[in-house]
Amino acid sequence: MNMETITIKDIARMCGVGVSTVSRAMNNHPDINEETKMKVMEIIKQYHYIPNNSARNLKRLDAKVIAILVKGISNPFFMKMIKIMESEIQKKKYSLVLHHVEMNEDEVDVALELIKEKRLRGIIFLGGYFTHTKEKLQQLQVPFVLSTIAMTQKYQDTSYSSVSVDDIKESYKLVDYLCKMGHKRIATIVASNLDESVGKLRQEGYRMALEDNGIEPDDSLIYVMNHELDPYTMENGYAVMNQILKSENVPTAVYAISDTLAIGACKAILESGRKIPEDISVAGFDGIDMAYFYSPSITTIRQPIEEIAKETVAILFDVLRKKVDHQHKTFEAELVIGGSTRKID
Amino acid sequence: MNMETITIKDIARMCGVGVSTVSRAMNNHPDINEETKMKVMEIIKQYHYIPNNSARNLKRLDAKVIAILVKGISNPFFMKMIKIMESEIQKKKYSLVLHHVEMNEDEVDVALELIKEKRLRGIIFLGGYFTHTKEKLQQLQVPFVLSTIAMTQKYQDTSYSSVSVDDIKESYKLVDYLCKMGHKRIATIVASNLDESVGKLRQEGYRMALEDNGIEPDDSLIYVMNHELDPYTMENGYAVMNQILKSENVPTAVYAISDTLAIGACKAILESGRKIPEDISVAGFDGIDMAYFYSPSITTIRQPIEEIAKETVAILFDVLRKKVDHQHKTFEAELVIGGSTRKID
DNA sequence: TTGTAGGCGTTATCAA
DNA sequence: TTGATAACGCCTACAA
Repeated sequence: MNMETITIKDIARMCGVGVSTVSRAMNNHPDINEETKMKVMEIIKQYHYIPNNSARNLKRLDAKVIAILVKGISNPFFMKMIKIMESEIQKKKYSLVLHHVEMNEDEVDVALELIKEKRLRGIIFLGGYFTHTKEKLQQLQVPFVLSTIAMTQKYQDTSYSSVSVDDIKESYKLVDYLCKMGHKRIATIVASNLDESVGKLRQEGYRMALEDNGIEPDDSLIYVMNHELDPYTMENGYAVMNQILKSENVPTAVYAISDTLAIGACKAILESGRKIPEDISVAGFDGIDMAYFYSPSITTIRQPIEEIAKETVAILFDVLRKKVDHQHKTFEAELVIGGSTRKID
Repeated sequence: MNMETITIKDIARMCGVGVSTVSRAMNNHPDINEETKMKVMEIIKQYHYIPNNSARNLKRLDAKVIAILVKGISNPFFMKMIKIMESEIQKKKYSLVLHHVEMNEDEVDVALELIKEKRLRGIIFLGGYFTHTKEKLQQLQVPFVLSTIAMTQKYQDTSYSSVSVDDIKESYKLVDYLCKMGHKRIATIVASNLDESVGKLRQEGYRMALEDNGIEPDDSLIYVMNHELDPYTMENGYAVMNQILKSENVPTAVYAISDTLAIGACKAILESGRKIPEDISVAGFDGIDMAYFYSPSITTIRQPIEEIAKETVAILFDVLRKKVDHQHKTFEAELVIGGSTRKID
C-alpha cells in the first residue's frame, strides 16, 4: 500500500542516466543536453517525483532564503505587512520561510534552529516583546531586522537593525489630542507591567501627554488587560471596559493601546446604554482595517504599514549585499480622527 | 566573524566521546550513563549547539509530526481552529508543522513536498477550494482530513476524511430566516463563479431558500465580489455594497456570504445615511468574533469551531492509530440573530 | 555532456 | 554503556 518513497536514484535508473544528470535537469543547470533534460523531466512528472527538501537543505549552502518570524499569530496587523514583505523579497529573487512563533516560545531559539535547518541568509522578526540579552542576540550569526518591535532598551548596538514607530511619541500624540478636545478623565487600557515592550511605551506616552496638559495621572484610571483572557483581543477590551463602567469614576474618554481592545470596549459601552462618542470617547492604536470599518470609526494611530514593511526588507538586503552597517529607523505614524471621539466642554 | 557552524562532531570531540553518545544524550535515549549525559548536555549548552533539523529529518523516520496547511492567511476564522487543533495534537504527543499556502499555490503540491521533507504522518487541510482530481489526491500517501472545506463533488471516497458544516443547508437556514422576517428583496454578495467551493454552495442555499419561500430568485440581486480586491474582505464588501446602493432596486436585506463582507457592507450602508436594520438588514456567515462585537451585532451563521477542530484531529488520529476507515462528518451550525436584521411588513 | 564518488549532519546498527 | 560506521537523499567536484 505505502508505495516506496521514490528518490533521485530511482529516477536516474529509470532514465538510464546518472543521478547528477537528474539533479542538473531539476535545477536548471546550464551544462546539460536539452534532450536528455526533457526526457528526465518527463519521467519525473510521470512518477510524481518530488525531491526531498531536507536533503537539499543539508547539502546546498547557497540557498537564498530569508525567514520572517511572526509572534502572535492572530494579529491582523501583521498580515498586511507579511504580504508586502513577501513580494519585496520575491523581487530580490530570494525565497521566504514564514514561521509563526507561539506567545510562550522564544523567538531567538526558533530562529537559531531555523538558521541551521534552512541555512537562512537573513531574518525578520515581527511582533513580540524582544527583551533578549545582548549575548543571546549575538548567537544569531545572520543579519536580522526587528520590524514593528519596540524595544525598551535601545542598544546603540549596530549588530542588528530595527524599523518601527516611536510608540511613546505616537501614543503621546493621541492622548494629547484627547486632552486638547477637553477630556480630563481619560482612562487607558494597557498591558500588564510584565510587558516590557509596546505596552509599556504606549503607557508612557499616555502619562507624558497628561502631564504636559496639566492633568495629574490618576492610577485609578489605568486599567490592565485581563490576564485570564488573550491579550490584545476584543474580548479582553470588552471585559476591562465593563470593569471601568462599574467604577465610581467613569471617564469621559478611554484610550486602549490597541484597536482590538478599543472595539471590545465599544461593545461594553454601547451595551450599557451609553453612546459613543456622546457619553464616552474611545480611541485605539494601530490603524487596522477594523478600526476604519467599525461604526463609528475608531480614532487611532495608523502605523505606515507599507513603508515599514518595505523599509524592513530594504534594510535587510542592504546589510546582506552591500555589507552596509545596521541601522535603526523610525517612521512617523498618523493620527486618524474617527467618529469615536468628540470634543467636550 | 562568521563562527564555524558547530556540529555534533565538534561536541563529541570536545566531550571526548563518540557522536552516538552525544546523539543519545540529546534524544533522551535510555542506554546512556547519566553522568556522561550530564557532561554532554553541559557542553551543548555552553557552546549553544543546536542540531540541524534537516539532517534529523533526513535520517529519522519515526518522527511523529502532523501538518496543518492553511489556505488564505488572513482569515481570522482559522486562527481559533488552529489553536485548538494545536493543543489537541500536543495531547497526542505529536508535533505540529503549521504551513500557510498562498491563494495561488496548490495545497496538494505543497503537501507532497512537506511529506518528504518532514516525514509527515498526517495532514489537515484548512480552507481553500480543493477541487483536485481523485488521481492527484491519491498521490498523498499520508492520511489527511479536510477541515472546513466544502467540496462540490462529495466523492464517496474513503481515501480521506472531512469535517465541515453543510454550507447549503446553513445558508438556506439564514436566508429562510430573512424570508420569514418578511424580506422579499434580498440581495446577496457571493463569490465569483470560479469559486467551486464554499461560495458556490452558500449561493445555492440562498437560491433554494428563496424558492421555498415563494420568491423568484432575481439575478439582478446577486452581486459578485469585486475581483480586483482581495476576496472575503471588509474592503470588498464595502465596494460591492456601494454598487448595490447605486442600483435601481435597493434591497431590504443583504446576505453576504462571509461576516467580513457583511461588515464592509454595513459601512457603505451607514455612510449613505441609511440605518441598520431599519432601512436595510444585513446578515453574514461564519460567526467570527467581529460579527459579535460589531454594532449592531451581525446576524450570522456560527460554525462550531471548537467541535470542528477537535473532531478533525480526533478523526485523523483514529485513522492513524486505529487504522479505522476515513469518514465524512458534518456539524450543525447555529443561526445567531443579531441586531443587524429586523422584521419588516 | 555525462557518470562516479564523497560529503552535508544526523540517527541507527552493530560490535566492542 | 560506548564508539565506529553505514545509511538518509541530495548536490557537486572531478574524472571520463
